Amino acid sequence: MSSIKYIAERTGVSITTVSKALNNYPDVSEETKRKIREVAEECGYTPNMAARNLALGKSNIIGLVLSEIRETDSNGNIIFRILIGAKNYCAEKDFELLIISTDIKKQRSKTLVQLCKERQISGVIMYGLKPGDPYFEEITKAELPCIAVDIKLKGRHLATVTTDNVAAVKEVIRQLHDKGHRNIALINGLKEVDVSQYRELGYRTAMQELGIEVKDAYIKYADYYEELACEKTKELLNANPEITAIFCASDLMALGAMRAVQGMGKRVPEEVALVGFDGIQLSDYSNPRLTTVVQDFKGMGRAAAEKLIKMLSGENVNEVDYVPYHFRIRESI
Amino acid sequence: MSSIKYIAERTGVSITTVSKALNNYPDVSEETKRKIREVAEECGYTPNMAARNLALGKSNIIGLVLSEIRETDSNGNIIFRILIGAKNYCAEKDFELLIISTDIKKQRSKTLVQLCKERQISGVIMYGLKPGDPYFEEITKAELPCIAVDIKLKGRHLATVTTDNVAAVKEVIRQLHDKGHRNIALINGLKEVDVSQYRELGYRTAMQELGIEVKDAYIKYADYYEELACEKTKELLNANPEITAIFCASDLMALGAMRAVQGMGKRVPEEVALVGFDGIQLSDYSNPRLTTVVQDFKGMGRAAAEKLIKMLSGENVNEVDYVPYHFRIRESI
DNA sequence: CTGTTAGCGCGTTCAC
DNA sequence: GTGAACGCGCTAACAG
Repeated sequence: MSSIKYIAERTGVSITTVSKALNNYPDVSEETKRKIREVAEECGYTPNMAARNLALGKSNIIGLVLSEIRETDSNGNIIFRILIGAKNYCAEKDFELLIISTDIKKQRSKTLVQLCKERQISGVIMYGLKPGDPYFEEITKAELPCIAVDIKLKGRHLATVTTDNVAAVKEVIRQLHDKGHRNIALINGLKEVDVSQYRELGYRTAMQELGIEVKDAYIKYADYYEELACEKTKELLNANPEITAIFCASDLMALGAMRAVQGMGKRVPEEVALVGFDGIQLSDYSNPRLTTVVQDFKGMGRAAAEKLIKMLSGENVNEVDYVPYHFRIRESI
Repeated sequence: MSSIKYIAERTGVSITTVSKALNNYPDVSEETKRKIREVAEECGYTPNMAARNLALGKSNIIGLVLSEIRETDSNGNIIFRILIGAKNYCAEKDFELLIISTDIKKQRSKTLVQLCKERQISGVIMYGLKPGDPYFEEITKAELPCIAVDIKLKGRHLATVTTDNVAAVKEVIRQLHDKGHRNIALINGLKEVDVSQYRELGYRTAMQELGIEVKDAYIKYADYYEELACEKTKELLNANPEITAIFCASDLMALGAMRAVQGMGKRVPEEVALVGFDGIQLSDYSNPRLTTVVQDFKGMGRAAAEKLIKMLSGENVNEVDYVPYHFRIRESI
């Protein structure tokens, strides 16, 4: 009801002038600007985004594309932090953040690009999608600006925000080496996931640099499942009792490993040292508390939003940006 | 670019007819409908929501109003589940869910109603706001349709979705009584919060019904903080060593209490039994695992969205709806 | 059954 | 400095 038209009438000027004044154009006298703003204030005027977006042909909306969310998962915690980071930055820049979850129903009927066009979404942040997911494949071919979190993408309209996984894992392995460990195993996540590959690379590189032979028998994949990590750890320790330290590519897997180790009657860290990755809340509550690489998920969300908004405004952005991590050493090593 | 206008030209009919066909109006011949849909498909046509909303003067957008979010908090987990529940329902009904967080900066400059008008938001779900928060006060006076989660509000455009806290706590106390406990203490959350009051009411009612005198010394407030709960528990047990069971109004406080009990060299549950509330992930990982009232946060989010959308479409809705909880009994009692 | 006209609220030429 | 006129994409009332 309280549109610029209404304000125009009430002020006795034209709609155009009101629009210009409210957008602080230089070609309106200070006097009329003052008057118009005053009246706008009085009326509790609020611009209508839909109309503005329509007129401008664009909008300040970006999307956060998530794969199907298992809300019970501790994964949710990570997603939430990314969400909050991105959301906060958007709020500062007067952007809107819309969650786009690959709902099964919608996936069949609408492509990501369609979804975005409908809602005037000019770019997206992507997290948790894997090669093979329809939206993932689409984004590499489409022209939709996209910042991926933890996935390396190449293309003019694509960029990445991530943790320097290789450096982080190298630091972990070096630390374990410093503590005297030589037989260090790796429980990795899903092989196909980008970050898993980088974490394994960090493991292999560090071992080589330290002059330790990498044994394939020391590497297991538990696909980021706690239960699976528990089983794999038992296999690992039964087959290779000389192992004194295990690096797990996620905290949840490390907790599974801890359960296995303790279940076998061995002590952490005296007999087997454990290190996780992520820095989720649970890592604070295990006994002993978990040594882990703390990722700054909120920072990654923020960085992703920042990067996307820059990209949308035509600025050049780096192909990859690393968000600082923090190696938190505690009682599990 | 591919608007209904374009489709109209390419099909040789008028814009109106295209609009009607695409919206499946009855007064367009099947033949032309078919033709138009075909062309629309070809062009990869996608309706422009902004334009539609503008023309319709309304929109299918609802907001999720949250108080300032401490992303480190396990509170985040709860919020996230509510969010997912609401989001999923919205997706089914072709509604959009927008997060509105009471950012400090925005709070001074814009009222909630303004924020909503700007974005064409027709109603909101509210969680985590307390009496005294500006947005909270505003909602009770404004006319914005609002479903509050865990807060009882009265008004034509207001309704509530919550857990039946009184019933749940009564069940807890009765269970403890069945196990032989008579000296049962309560560590409650922030006194001002609605749910705290209901949980205390449940406690008091159950005790009375069981013929046990309620001692004020047995009731402490730890404001939902883990650390504070730890301290209060120590005070409680030192002053009243006869206490054999403590019900905490949140899992996080129960974990604090557990730390206190175990830190005092007492065993859970043999010497002190503990029960929490919420059913957060951490409750699965404590040792012993926590007995708790599992709230269905996702269900509450979903119920809130459903209720709001019904309200918006003019249906009558109950003043309060209870979402079923589940009393999960484990080793801590 | 189909098309014409008008309008949603706002931004932007281009005259005055 | 100011305003009239037009268009963004779509829907609704009315006329044919």
